[in-house]
Amino acid sequence: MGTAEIIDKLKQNNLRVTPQRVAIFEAIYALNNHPTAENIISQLQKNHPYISTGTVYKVLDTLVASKLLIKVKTEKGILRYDPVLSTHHHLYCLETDRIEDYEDDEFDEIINAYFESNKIKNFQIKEIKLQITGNFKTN
Amino acid sequence: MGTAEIIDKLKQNNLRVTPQRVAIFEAIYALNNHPTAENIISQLQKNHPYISTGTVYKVLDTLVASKLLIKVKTEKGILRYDPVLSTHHHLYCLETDRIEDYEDDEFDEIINAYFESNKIKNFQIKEIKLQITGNFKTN
DNA sequence: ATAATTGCAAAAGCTTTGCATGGCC
DNA sequence: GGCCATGCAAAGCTTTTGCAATTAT
Repeated sequence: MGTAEIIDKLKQNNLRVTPQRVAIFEAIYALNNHPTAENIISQLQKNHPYISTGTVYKVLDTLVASKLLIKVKTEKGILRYDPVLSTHHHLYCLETDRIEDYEDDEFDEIINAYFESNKIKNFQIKEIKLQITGNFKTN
Repeated sequence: MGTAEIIDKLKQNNLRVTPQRVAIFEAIYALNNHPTAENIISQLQKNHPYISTGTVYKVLDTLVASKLLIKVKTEKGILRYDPVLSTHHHLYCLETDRIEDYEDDEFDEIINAYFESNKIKNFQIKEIKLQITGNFKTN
């Protein structure tokens, strides 16, 4: 995702293009692994040391509201942000804070078919995500 | 879950039986719907107004560490606690804070069979949970 | 008896807010 | 020009921590 694409995305969503927004977006792509706000702020220190903490949170909220980012739930209660917008699942490491995306269209089809014929009583499903917990193999 | 059962559970896990621990356990069962620490503290006000906030958090940590409770992730970054220990999934309401348990053995078997024959590269699965987001039907 | 738990209050995160300043369209 | 976004610092909320006093075993 290059700068031009980021600018396009902002414009498409009727968001003003500011250097802060572009920089924050770039930082998230550079980090590439579900960064926390804290991670993003550290990353910004490198090239944009003057972006303030409050702005980072405000921009993240804006981007989430415009669905350019997704918030990822964590057990620790710290918010993390994910720029991958297509439906996908997450692999959570039991031992570290690592979180990876997991995409599997075949599996999604199985799930959808299952819930199509096994509707949940009193509940209208909008989206299904897996939290897959375990360990990354190091070899 | 009666008081006697709670006491048993604590003993079985080599935890000392204190009035605070029992009361907190009872509060969680009384609330019955993935309460936050805040919810638990309010509930305790009714019958045990002298249990301090710090103690509640410490007890919750202890119970989670002993696997008598499970932490539930939320998008808002607030921790919630669930006394249901069997493997189960969660239904998240898009519009309110409501979270319900969803158990489905048939579905669990399908998932397990799927990942048995479609192992994830470099990842050892320990547990799979669904986050099902949508709306509760009011009728 | 002794080791663990509680209570209290202070502090530590992380995140939000308000308002004046500055920048985008 | 007008409105929106930013910066800064202060405040908010939830959660954690330290230590002395108390309680369970």
